[in-house]
Amino acid sequence: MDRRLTRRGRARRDQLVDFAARRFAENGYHSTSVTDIVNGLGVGKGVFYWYFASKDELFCEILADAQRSLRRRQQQAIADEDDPVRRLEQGMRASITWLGAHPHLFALVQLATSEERFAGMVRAGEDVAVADTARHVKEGMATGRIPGGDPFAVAHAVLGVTNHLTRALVVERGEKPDDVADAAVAFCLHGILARPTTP
Amino acid sequence: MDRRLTRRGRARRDQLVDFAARRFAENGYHSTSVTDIVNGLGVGKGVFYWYFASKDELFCEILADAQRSLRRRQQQAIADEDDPVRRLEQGMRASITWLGAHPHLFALVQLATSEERFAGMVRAGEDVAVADTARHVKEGMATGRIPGGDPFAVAHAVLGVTNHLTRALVVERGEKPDDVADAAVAFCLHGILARPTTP
Amino acid sequence: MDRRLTRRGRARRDQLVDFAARRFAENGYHSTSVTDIVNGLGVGKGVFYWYFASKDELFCEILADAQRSLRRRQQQAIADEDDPVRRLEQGMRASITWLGAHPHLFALVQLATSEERFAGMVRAGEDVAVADTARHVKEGMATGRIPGGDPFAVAHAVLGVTNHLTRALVVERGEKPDDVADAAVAFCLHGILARPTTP
Amino acid sequence: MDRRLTRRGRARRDQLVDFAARRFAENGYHSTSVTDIVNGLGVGKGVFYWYFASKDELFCEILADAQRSLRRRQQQAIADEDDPVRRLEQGMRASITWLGAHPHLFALVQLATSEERFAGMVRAGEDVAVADTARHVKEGMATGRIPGGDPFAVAHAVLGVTNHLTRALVVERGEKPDDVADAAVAFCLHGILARPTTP
DNA sequence: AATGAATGAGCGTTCATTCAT
DNA sequence: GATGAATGAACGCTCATTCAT
Repeated sequence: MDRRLTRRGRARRDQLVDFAARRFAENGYHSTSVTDIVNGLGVGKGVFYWYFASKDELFCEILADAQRSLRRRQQQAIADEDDPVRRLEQGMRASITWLGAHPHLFALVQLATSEERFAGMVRAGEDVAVADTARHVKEGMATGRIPGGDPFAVAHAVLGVTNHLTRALVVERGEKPDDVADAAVAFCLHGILARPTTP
Repeated sequence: MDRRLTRRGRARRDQLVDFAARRFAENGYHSTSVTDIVNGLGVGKGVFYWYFASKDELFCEILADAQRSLRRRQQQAIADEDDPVRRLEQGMRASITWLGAHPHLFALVQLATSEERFAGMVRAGEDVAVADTARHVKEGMATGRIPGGDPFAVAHAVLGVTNHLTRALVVERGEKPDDVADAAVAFCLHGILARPTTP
Repeated sequence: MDRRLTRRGRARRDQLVDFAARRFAENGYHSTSVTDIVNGLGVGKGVFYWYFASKDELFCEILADAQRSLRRRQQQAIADEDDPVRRLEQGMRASITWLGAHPHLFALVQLATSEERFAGMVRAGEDVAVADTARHVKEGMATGRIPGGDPFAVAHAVLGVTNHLTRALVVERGEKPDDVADAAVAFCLHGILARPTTP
Repeated sequence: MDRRLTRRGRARRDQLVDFAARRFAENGYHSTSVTDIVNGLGVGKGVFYWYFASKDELFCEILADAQRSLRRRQQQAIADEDDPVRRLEQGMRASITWLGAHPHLFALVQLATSEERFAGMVRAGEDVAVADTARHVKEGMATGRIPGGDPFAVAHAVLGVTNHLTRALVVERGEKPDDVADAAVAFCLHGILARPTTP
């Protein structure tokens, strides 16, 4: 569905994308009908299909946009950083901040995970995130900062902490992203246990 | 929908629960119709509504069963353990093992998370799990084994690691639960960084 | 869509087939909606899809039934006949009578011809009719009653005359099938021209 | 929808007519959307409705053009012919040649036959063709070349043979129009049976 | 306890047509 | 003359639920 759009057309399309993204995040994919979307915007049903080939396609586009946008933010955050552990940390902070700022897109990804149709996209996006993270872990291992082990397992663990804390504390309990990021980073770097005090 | 059931009735009911749980996990809630379920078992539609008031109710029951079952397993695993850090560890191991052994129930929980109707139940179950975990963390803090901080944040982080590693490594990549549990425990206890070697 | 049907179910199904066949014949395939059909019978929409997998499938079934029924009639009509020319004639008479008695099924075939989806079925049915007819022609040629030539072309010509006269004279102008059959047979056997009178 | 058209306008209009005629013939009336037509030509939707009041109107125009064109061809073919039987023959040959040369317009007529909206036009055109043919038959009867009978029935039979053989042999099996015309003429003039040889 | 049959609101999608620019 | 945008009724089809037997 590639169409030469006028300015007005582009505006309408963006309107649809934004509105639909919010509805999907709030009500889920199935419970958000195309009728809901167009009624919500006060336009005819044909408008939807003028801009999108299907409800599926729209959802995929929103999802892909969100994934792209988050990754771009992460990469900006670590661009000037040499130290792999600092890159890991900055990546986590960037993720938590972005996800906290776009809770509905975060919700969308959760949603997509459990919808066979979209699970592939999510998995692919996650693979990219894991690869990004694992790269830093490997570098840290190379310099001895991080002890040996499976860098992918570690990367997954970091992702698990980041996502879970963001959802539970930032999105659901409204805590401040920076504080949550501090906790997440501390947990990932040192774990639970007290460091044995060097005498 | 509480019915005095004959032995045969109970068997039928269990059959429905098991079959539906698998279908839900494989195809999702919406893509599994009541028709699918009864056809899959070769029975008439009336059977379904004889035992369950609605599709919703059945799903809730499956979900509640799964949550109960997992929690029971966790509590068995830590029953004989005094040390809070060991209890934390044993709880994680029990979870990973159980989730790895019942991947379809794990999938069901993911599913429920993103379905407004069931999200409440999932959240409630998660709250219980967090409280369970946080109790050990608090004890660890009391004894000084774990440095101060927000025990709930720590508990959420532990949950995030446990769930994410189980899904990514055990369910999706078929790694052995015990190995994954080792990695998860190590990550949670010590984090990423090498311990400064005491001279 | 094969279902174990009760007596009531079979009755309902037949009702749908009959009603739909008439509607299709009168209004065409596209102009007859599933809604029209179920409303016409005063039943809910689900009833239609309980008995048929799709509108397409129903149409195909009606078409196939009609083709089968006509052919059966033709074969009964020639069963006791040895002379190939008489078989040709009886076949034509049987067709004209049957088509005149079931004008709506005749219309359905015309309809299907120009609907890409069904054209294949019609063509296949026609091929059978041509083969049936050509067999008699070939026998007639073997015995010298019919001069040499392409038996298939002749068979097609016979079909063309039969169908066209039935539609134009019997269906559209209400002439008696027997009279039309006489004219059709005469035309096919002797053509237009007067036989040169043997002195 | 009568518009004073510039030269460019006339060209555009013809382009639409030609393109639409082919699409209709290939895909059918319903399966050819106005959108298909304008997209196929790379123009906007407005263009269509600038030249035609509706999709219906365009189809009717194409149909009328085809009917006119075929009839003109037939009349040219018999203009110089006095003998009614020869006129009959030449008319058939002209029809078969023209229909073979414009198979898509032939298809269009078949199409229109089974679409209530257009059936009237087709019937009217057929009535003209029958009248044309019947006139020759009547003259043949007057001169005794053709034995008495219903000239309309004969005319319909001739039409049936012509159309059916053209479709089955020329259009569908690619045989040469001249050969098919020979077969059609022979069949119509002499029928199937061998002439009794005059001793 | 269980069946086959029925309901009907709702879904995603299409498309002839109109309109503002 | 021509465009892209918009309309909205209608379509084929699904499905949770109910009902008569």
